[in-house]
Amino acid sequence: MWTRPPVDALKDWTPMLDRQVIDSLFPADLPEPAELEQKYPPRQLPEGAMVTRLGPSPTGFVHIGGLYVGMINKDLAASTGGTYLLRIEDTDQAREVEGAAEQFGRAFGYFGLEADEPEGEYGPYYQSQRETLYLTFARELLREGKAYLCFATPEELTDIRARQEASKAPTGYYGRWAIWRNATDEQLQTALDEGRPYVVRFRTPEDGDRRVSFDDAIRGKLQHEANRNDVVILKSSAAALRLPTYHFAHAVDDHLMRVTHVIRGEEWISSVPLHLQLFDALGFERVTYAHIAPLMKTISGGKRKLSKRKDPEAGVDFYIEQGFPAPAVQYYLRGLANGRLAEVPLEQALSTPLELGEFGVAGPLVDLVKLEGMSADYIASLTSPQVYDQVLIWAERFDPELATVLKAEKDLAVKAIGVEREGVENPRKDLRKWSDFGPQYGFFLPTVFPLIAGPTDERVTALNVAPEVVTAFVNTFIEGYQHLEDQPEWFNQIREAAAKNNFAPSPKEFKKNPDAYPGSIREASQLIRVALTGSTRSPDLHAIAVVLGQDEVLRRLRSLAG
RNA sequence: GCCCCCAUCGUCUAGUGGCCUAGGACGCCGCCCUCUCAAGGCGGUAGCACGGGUUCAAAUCCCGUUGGGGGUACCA
Repeated sequence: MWTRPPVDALKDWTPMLDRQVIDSLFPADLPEPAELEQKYPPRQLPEGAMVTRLGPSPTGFVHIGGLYVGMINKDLAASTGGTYLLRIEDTDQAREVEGAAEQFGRAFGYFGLEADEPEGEYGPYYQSQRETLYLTFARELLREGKAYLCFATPEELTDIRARQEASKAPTGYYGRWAIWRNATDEQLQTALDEGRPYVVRFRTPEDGDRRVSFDDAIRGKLQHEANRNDVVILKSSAAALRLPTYHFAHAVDDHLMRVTHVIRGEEWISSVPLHLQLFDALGFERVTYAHIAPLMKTISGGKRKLSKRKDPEAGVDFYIEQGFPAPAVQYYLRGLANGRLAEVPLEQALSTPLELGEFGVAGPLVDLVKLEGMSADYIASLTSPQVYDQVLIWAERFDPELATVLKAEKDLAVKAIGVEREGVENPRKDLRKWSDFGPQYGFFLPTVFPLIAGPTDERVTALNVAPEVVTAFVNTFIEGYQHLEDQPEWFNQIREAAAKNNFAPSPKEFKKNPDAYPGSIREASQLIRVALTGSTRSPDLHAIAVVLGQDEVLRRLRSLAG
């Protein structure tokens, strides 16, 4: 039975409830901390192994920054022989969104960020299922007087804040503003008897330093004002589930899961002093912190953090929908984390372990142009069948019509993708993402290609060649057409047909004397190009003709002739 | 308001007091090649945010200013 301390110890006296009263606030079968320490023992891991984690919130939106931090965590764990965990931080029931779990699965799966121990012994991995754990340690802190019950209402809290702002005092629940910190047993018991809802607050040590310094694995020594706030560690007793705040969950979870390195966004730096106090109060061994610079976006006149609401590229779904290959995105992100890797070939960049000490400390800009370039390089390194497979996978989800055609015309599609890709030294880089396939290669597929509707089709008239000349030229070409194997010989047919129809032999010649010709070999070639592809921009004409086959080539040419 | 983080070409960066007249990559611009585009080859543009110190010497160290980012919640 607890008794009041003698008078001379009063200045050290911490008001707290009788242990029995405290325990009655919690389930009777709650384990003791020691039992949990045993249940979740230190991991047996090689020297230097890092146990890391990502703690996403199920808000129905996976931020690219989350992917970035997750990738870093996973890489560090993997390269040191440690373990990477995924812990769903669902302690905010208000923000939770239906279907968020599948969203995670898709997003993290696409980029290979699955947890190393999805069903491991250190679970559960959803914070909403870890209530017992938080309660155990909250009760312990309460018993030791390191935490206390706070019955302040939201209105009182708002009022306190308003008064602090008015008097220019720092906002927060501390000192004379911490109205329940030194409440007497009687006050506490009365509130309890009245059934008023309460939260559990951390009793911030009074004897602590005014400033604290700590080591950050990326930034080195950091200094910060010590935390003075009696922050909430357990949310309202009125809720069905007694959930912890992020701070308390961080301490309890990362300790019990035996996480060694907490690698998270820079926005957490300000909370480290609190986290250190919490770890110390709980008697936990401190973890190593590393704070990652946030991903930014350029705006006119500066840069800002990527915003979920304003920037489509802030969400991971954007990259999946556009069809950016995962390795390309990983390559890009790794280059951002560690500039050295941005200048090294993809394969090497993906296999070189990240080093915390080499991380940049300034927030990098997400540069879509650069990503697209890297992605094009990556796709150019694949074989045609590989590209086909990936495009098909993408299309099945985002363009079912295209997927159907691709499946029906597999051989044609693979050959089309192979144009200027297979058997050449520098493969085309016209595919930056899977969604580029339709616009770039769709014309190869007869069922998709809209034929040119005669010489007055607007795709033709843009070339400024008189319709009757177009028809005459194309007919000449058709008449003598031979489906030749040899590229120069095949192309000569265009030259000859052009010459017969009085086209200038070179653009230069045409420019010198524009009234003497209907166009030059350039315009003539473009007519054939438009007939075959519908566009003035395409891969090599002969290569296209070979893939299309003689019949299809002639069909398209005839359609242009009108 | 208070506290914290950050600052080299447009972007990612190299740079740890003299090797810096600041290097590379991407982008951009130009030229070449050429039947278009893509690719490729060659060349070019462009930066130490500002102001004070310290020092024989500063992009590099210190202070300040400015700018950007973050925190200051029963959000994470």
